[in-house]
Amino acid sequence: MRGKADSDLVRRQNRLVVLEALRVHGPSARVNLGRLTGLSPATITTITMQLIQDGAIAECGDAAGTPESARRGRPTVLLGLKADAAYLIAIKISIGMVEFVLADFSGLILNRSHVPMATYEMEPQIFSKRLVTETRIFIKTCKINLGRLVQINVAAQGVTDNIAGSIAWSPAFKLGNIAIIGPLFNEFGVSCTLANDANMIAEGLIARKTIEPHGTTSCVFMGYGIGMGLVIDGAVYHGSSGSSAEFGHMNHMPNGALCRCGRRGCLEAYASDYGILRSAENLSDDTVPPSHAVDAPVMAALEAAARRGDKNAVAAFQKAGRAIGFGLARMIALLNPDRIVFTGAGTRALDLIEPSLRAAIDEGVVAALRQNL
Amino acid sequence: MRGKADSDLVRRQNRLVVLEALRVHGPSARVNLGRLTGLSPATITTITMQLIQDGAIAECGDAAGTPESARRGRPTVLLGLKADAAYLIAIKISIGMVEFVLADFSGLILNRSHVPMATYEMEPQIFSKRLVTETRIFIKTCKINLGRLVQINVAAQGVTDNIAGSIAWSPAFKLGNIAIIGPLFNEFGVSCTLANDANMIAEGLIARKTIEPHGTTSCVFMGYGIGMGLVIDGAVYHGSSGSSAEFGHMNHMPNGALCRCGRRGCLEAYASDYGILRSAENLSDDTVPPSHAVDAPVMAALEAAARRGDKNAVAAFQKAGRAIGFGLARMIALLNPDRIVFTGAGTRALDLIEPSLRAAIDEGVVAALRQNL
DNA sequence: AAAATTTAATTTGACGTCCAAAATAATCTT
DNA sequence: AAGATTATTTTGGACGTCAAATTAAATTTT
Repeated sequence: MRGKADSDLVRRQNRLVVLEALRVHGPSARVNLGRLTGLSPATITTITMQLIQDGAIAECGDAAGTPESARRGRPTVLLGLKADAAYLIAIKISIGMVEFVLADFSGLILNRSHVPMATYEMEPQIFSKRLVTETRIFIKTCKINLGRLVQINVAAQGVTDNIAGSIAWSPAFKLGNIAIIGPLFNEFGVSCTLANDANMIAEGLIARKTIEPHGTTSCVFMGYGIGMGLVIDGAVYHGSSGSSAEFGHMNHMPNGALCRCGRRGCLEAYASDYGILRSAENLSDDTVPPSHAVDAPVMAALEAAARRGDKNAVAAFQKAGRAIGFGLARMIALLNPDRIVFTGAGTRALDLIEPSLRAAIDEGVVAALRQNL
Repeated sequence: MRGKADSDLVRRQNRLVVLEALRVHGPSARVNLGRLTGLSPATITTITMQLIQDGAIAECGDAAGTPESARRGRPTVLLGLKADAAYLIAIKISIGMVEFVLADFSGLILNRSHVPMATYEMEPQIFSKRLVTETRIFIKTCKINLGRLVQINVAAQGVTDNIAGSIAWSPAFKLGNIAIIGPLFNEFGVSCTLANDANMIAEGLIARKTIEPHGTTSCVFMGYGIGMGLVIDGAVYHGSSGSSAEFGHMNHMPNGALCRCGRRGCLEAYASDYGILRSAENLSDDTVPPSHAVDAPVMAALEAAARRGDKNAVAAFQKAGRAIGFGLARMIALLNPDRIVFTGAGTRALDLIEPSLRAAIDEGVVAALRQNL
């Protein structure tokens, strides 16, 4: 139960609804905003007047692309989000690389930067400092009004801890507990967030409308690791620490194959690049995984071998499919989702994986629970 | 993003807030409602006046229990939910038994009825008809104004299907696909819901405030089966078909022990009453589980034996703990919950189960993911 | 016993939001 | 140039909340 409502709440809510409509639909005329939001023309006039005054939106020329047929009467005036109303920086931390992106209020990406960095060997404190420095450098190259920077969002491989604002454990680092939020906030004084990278992929798929906003969607990321984003009623589920759906490190077999995280039996140890490669090469399950990602050509060669019928390669992909299938079966039993979406480089081998994956789901979960899946 | 807001929404919301405050806090004076809801005294007067006129609430005498110290000034007038404003029937379907409860608008339970019934052998259509008949009989014994009946809520063991409004599979029935919502709605014409029983236990714990309304709580039910209710931000998560968190039939071991549901390796096959009993008696994992619940004295004897140090009994409980522990480890990896709550008759043996359960969680999930658990 | 005090509840007047309907604006059609 | 058409703004009214003033009903003080 949310709290009480008053006219202030009404105003905030309806302004948000209008901004949301502009963000989703792109520049629109006032009449159209009325249709999109369900608000009356009078109200739209009032609200847009205020938003223009606040500098959040602006008129952006007459409707250029209106079809001939509709070119009668007073022409529409398009309104759009004012690009320079606010800026946002997104940072992605993965092994060996930190990436920066600058976006404006209209959602346009203005600038990108890739900074190679030997993350794996770095001390946590050194990395935290370096991250702040690189962010400052990136901002300098952007030449934006720093006062308009409103948010910094960080996505990282591995297990994040929202409460501490740090990366608790990540395959990108030898050591854990790397402070992220604190150093950034102290330096830039704007709202900062930290989240798991797979969750952010799910966020992106929502924005692109690949994921329907109703019900539960499980979005599986296959690649250098195995990740998952859970989307419940249109919002990414983050759990208590921002690292929900650590699908890759969900246990598959008690006391099973050795995983990059040091535990045994994780799904990743069977189904990620290195896991598949390890079984294809008939190496022992105890073989210590490499700290770096497997090169794409190596995986491509393995896929080719499997498609040629190489027994070891075929068996390795089957083993991966079975592991993912049982993982999904367990997820289905818990969450009874409406949809599962597969994404990531690993989906190139989906044809090799799918039969055993489906068989494992059949074997692992009551049919009644996936009637609507 | 919810839709637009207007004064209508404000009114509905604030009326709900007032009713909610009365439901949670019991009868309260108007001043107190103001404090509870954050609404001004003037507004409270307006809202309560309308609610009284609508017959939803009523004045219920002066504050009898006010402490001496506060007995100055104009005395308060208590307002309370009007009991006969609406009635609700709750039905629980389990093996061999259908239970009925009648509650009034104030939340008071007015009537109960237990109807033994040989559910397991019944044909689905026969059961559906019988359910309607028994509901009609129950209502007759209640002597309430049928026009005031607003809802019928059904909880059932097993996998429900909200879209079809039926029980898809349940240990209480030999056959599946038992229509529930349709027949009840056709007969009584009121809103009917169907949900998994473990989810309803979680709902009850929310109402009793055993479960905090923030974050994610996993509520494990241990007994004749193993169930789970997931509470996310104060609301029970139902999944696509109303049967989320089928924890008992989440796979533990691929190709493992035979389960009541006919599959292999379900958690229940290791950790429910019959699973524990089966391992204690050194029966094969292929032994077909009984269709009825294990008698309480039998389980009590087994617990006693384990506490005396009987090796088979101890091992059986340890095996159960390990299975539940790995199940929870997998759940933690997926959902990163804030809390886990254990409930049900099986918790009487928690001392026997806990050590292996904790060990399995340690073994099965990255420590970083349960820092805040 | 009457006046003063205290606390509860209601009434009054103002403010803010939305909406319907009327008015105005800017184009195209005839 | 007048009429038609569509977009936007203006006007007046409805509804909901709130602050402040008023009324109500008790206890305490004089």
